[in-house]
Amino acid sequence: MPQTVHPDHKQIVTADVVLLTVVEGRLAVGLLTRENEPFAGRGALIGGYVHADKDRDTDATAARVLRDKTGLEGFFIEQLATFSGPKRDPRGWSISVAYLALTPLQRLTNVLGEASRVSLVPVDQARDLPFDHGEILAAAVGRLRSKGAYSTLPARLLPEVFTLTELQATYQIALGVPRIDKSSFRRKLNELALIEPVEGLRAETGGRQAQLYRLRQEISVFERRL
Amino acid sequence: MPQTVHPDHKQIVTADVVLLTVVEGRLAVGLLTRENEPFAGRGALIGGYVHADKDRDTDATAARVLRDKTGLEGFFIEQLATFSGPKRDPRGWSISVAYLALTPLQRLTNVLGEASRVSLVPVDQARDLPFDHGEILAAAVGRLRSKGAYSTLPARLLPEVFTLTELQATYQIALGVPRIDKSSFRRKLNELALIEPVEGLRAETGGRQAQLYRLRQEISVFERRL
DNA sequence: ACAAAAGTGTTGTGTATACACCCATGG
DNA sequence: CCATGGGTGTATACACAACACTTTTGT
Repeated sequence: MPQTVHPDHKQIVTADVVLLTVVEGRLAVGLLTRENEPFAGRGALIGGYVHADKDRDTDATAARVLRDKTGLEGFFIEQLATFSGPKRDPRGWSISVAYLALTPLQRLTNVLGEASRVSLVPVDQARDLPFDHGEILAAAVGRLRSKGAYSTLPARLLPEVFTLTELQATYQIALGVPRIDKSSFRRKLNELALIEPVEGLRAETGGRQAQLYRLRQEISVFERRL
Repeated sequence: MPQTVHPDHKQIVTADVVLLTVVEGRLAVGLLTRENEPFAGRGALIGGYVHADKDRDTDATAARVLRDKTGLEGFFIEQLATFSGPKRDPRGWSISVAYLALTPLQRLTNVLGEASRVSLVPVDQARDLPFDHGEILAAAVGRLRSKGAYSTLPARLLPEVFTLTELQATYQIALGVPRIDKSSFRRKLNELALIEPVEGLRAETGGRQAQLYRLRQEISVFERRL
């Protein structure tokens, strides 16, 4: 905490959100085409200045920025890390609090038309991002991979109600593993009481209809890995 | 990232370090007696303003602040989280990047005299800290507890060379568990190749002399828990 | 009846915990 | 030779991954 007089440098303080979802079986990141310099016309993470007068804290900044740019609210979002330095922004020394947000693709369908500035790019194709956004994206994917193994984070990539096969597929995509054993996966979900069945079945294509489930808690972290 | 014009609010940007060590078998935090208002005379986390002209990034701020206030360098340090809001500092809206630092007590002995402003307080007695430092301290202890279970973080509370009994005791303190099984603990250290013996033995009190060891890597993170 | 997808059971392999025991050293 | 702490072995229970098998639905 400050011991000396407040220095009169004007600092650039921003929040940047890595919005992740699943598109055609692959993890994808929401990018916003920049209107202003620097890097006008390029796709960048969804971010904006912290407004000390409006924002309760940087968490509120992140939520506000997401709302302003997508028109949607209620995303799952958590703080990731803070990035800073003189070179990450060509305008000078800057500091950015980065956030990880997850959403089902279904929520975004209205936002993705031709007119929209939001685009979804598979994370392994999102190279050469402006600023240090490549580094921030890598941190976000790393967080999802590591924390996803012992939490219900990946379920936030699905709608509230889902089948167990969908959930397993989502875990495989989020964690980047080729195959999770069906039987083990289900047994652990039950033992840890992570899910509960809801009324209704669903058949994706021909075949037996699947039971629908939802999470019992918004988010759970546990000891064992899935 | 910024889409609009840079707002002309002047933001208070600081770094705060939670310096942890072990004193008489308990986890303790290094506090600095504040010289200036607000909260002059009270013990607070070790922190200071980010200097955009001097600091490469906030990591450098944290390292510089630790060096300035303790006279020592080379601490283990990692970013924890960022805290912000209008009320955490009575002077107005502020943002602070918090860091976790670990050190063996031995390194601090010269810094702890009567003349020094640094004091070590057991973490469970450090109540009513100024600003939101209580919350930051809790986050730091939480990080040590959770990450310590599957990494060599707690070893940073010991000097470079240590006995296995010392290491086990340190893990127990850092993780807040009453008893780790001696045999299991040692077997895992070996299987994961985390440690290597160095020349020399040590006898703490009467009894057999203990082999000395050091870490094979600066810091390791692994799958299994200890 | 067959294909496709949902859902369950079983078995071997490995990892963890508890506990018992042996070893070296100082008084 | 006994107390103290260092160091090792083993048995039991538990968790995990692999795989085989049964059930339900659409065509």
